[in-house]
Amino acid sequence: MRPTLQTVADAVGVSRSTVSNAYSNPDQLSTELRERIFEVARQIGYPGPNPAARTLRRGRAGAIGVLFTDSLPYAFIDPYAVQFLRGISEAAERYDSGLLLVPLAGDEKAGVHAVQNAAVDGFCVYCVPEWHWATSAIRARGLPIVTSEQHDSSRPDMFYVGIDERAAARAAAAHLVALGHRRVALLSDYVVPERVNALVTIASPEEVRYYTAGERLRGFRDAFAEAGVAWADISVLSAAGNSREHGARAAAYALDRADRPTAILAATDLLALGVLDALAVRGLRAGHDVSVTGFDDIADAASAGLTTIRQDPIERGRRSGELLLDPPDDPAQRRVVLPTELVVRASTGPAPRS
Amino acid sequence: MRPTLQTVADAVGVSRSTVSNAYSNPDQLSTELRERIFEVARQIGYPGPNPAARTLRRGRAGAIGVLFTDSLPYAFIDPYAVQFLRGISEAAERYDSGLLLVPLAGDEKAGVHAVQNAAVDGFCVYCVPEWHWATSAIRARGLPIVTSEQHDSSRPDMFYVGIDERAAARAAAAHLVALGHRRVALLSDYVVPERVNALVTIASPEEVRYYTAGERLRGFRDAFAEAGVAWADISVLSAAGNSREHGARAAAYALDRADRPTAILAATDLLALGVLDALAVRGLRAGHDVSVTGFDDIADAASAGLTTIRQDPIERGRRSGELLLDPPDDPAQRRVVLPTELVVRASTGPAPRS
DNA sequence: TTGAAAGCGTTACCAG
DNA sequence: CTGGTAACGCTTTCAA
Repeated sequence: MRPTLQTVADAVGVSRSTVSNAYSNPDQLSTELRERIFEVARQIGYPGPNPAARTLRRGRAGAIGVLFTDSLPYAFIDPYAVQFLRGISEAAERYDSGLLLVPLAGDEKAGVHAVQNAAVDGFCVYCVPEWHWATSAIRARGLPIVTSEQHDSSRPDMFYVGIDERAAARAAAAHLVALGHRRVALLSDYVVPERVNALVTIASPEEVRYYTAGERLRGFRDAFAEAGVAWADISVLSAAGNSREHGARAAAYALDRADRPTAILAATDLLALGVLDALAVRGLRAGHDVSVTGFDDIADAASAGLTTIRQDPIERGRRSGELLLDPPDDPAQRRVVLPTELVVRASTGPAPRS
Repeated sequence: MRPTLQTVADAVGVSRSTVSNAYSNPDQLSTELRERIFEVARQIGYPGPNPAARTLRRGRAGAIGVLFTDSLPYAFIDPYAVQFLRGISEAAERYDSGLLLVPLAGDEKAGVHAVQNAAVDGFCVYCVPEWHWATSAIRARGLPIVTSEQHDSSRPDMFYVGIDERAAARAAAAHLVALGHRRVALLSDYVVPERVNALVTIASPEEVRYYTAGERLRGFRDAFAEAGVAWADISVLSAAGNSREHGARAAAYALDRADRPTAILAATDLLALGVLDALAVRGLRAGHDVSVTGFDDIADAASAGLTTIRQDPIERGRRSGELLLDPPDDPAQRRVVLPTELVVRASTGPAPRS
């Protein structure tokens, strides 16, 4: 039989509570007794308090959950996600907390089960909109959530760490406007419900259901509208997923047309790098024949000479974790908006005169 | 008061077991009753079975633990570690299991506590030697471990997924031997107990306490010994950590000497890339003035033209996860040795005649 | 400083 | 298919 607290207590000749205190409240007993208890525990092979029992009794798990809309491995594929996790892990480590990555794979039923089964004290969600069933599943458990999406800000259990998506996107677009670009294409995933690489028609950015994609499109639109370019005259490309490959494939729908745009604004660096790949294949020069902007400023952006919007995913993760592990009393502090910055590199240049 | 199984049972007018079965053993009751139970649960706001209670009762956590000797954020800094985690996460997702990253930060006491507190069914450890206290802490809990290090193979609770470190390192060294290199330096972290960048003296690779570092040094030695180069004539560089920066700094101790080696063999790609940085700073040409080899074949190795040993971290992670989540009955299958391959690129070339 | 008692919320077993 | 009983292993009053 596996030894328990009781076994140790019996062997030492004290009560359960005393052994429990030895582990969890060292100042409640004499040092000698404590040492004696540990000594006996070692001899018997007692592994220390059972985590599940402890969590059950205490009502605290000592771990924070992390949730991705995409499959779990995506967390380690997208460089932005990796940095975000790195930030969370810094916070977790500081608060002696674990990090539980919860698989949302498969259908809704399996995902809800995964959320319900997670022994955690709260969730950091990544790219999970408020209307997503995962959000409801977490709320049903009464656990706090840190999100970077739009949400009902009156809820005391939802924290926010994000950036001004719209203003940041607008800055990228304004940069291109200043360079004289008027015939442009926007490229993003999650603009339409289907996961396809295609040229799509969207009445307005308002109809995009995903927050981040919608906001960035809105920001792009704002800047061009100000320059007199109507939304209807802007091409929108849908990417089937956030990867270089999808970016390259989706870009083809704009690059191979007669009225090729002079600039392509991508919603992420990964997609933008794909556009650069597509340009290279066609013998087109980035920043010359076609200008390209990204978003995030991941590590590869610099070496690729990509003009982009810089944000700090590590800081974002760190603040998210801190909010969850040490919630400030002041509601105003539960909303963190981080700065962004336009980084101009070689992938953008004056619009070619046609 | 928060609703529990009991609350729901009372409201529906059935027993606890029936409600429990509705969630965990759907085939134990009629579909209508099941639906009715869920309906009532939703109305009451019952969040589903409490994970801690379930784990306690079932004796299964539904998560696997991951442990790094280094700090938690390291998992997201080292590109090899990221890929390894990606592999584990693929396995976890397939088995509907979570992934708990356990912080080993700070001192031994805190680390042991973290291990004891982790609600998991087993551990994948990364760079944790068998003699490390973390190993004992896991064993004390009676949980299975997957390691990639040397270990007591008679233990039924230790699984192994790794590569033939020594043979792989030997292949890299043999390649340099064939190119005529005889005055060489080896570069690795964990060769001495201190975390320093320095030229160190090691009587033989056998005295290196860390398995991976030791094996790779042994492999290097083997190949050069065969070519008549004595261990005493080989410089050993210690890196304070596994990063480009440390690699570059440690390399300085060989590159700035009068009897500069014609080749540097690094124990990881990250260190090797640092060596390339150090060469560039000095105006030396890799593969010409000084040859460099790495180990792992991370993504950046290809673009840097680094000759290296390729191994597949994703596969390694995947197999590790599978072993833990679905242990084969046959003990022979609990030991997986994955293949490696020498990839020759531009960073190695014939030894310059001096 | 110690100990007795009362759960924490669930699931396994077994008889009906 | 249903329901009672008995754990699972611990922490937390509160009184001694």
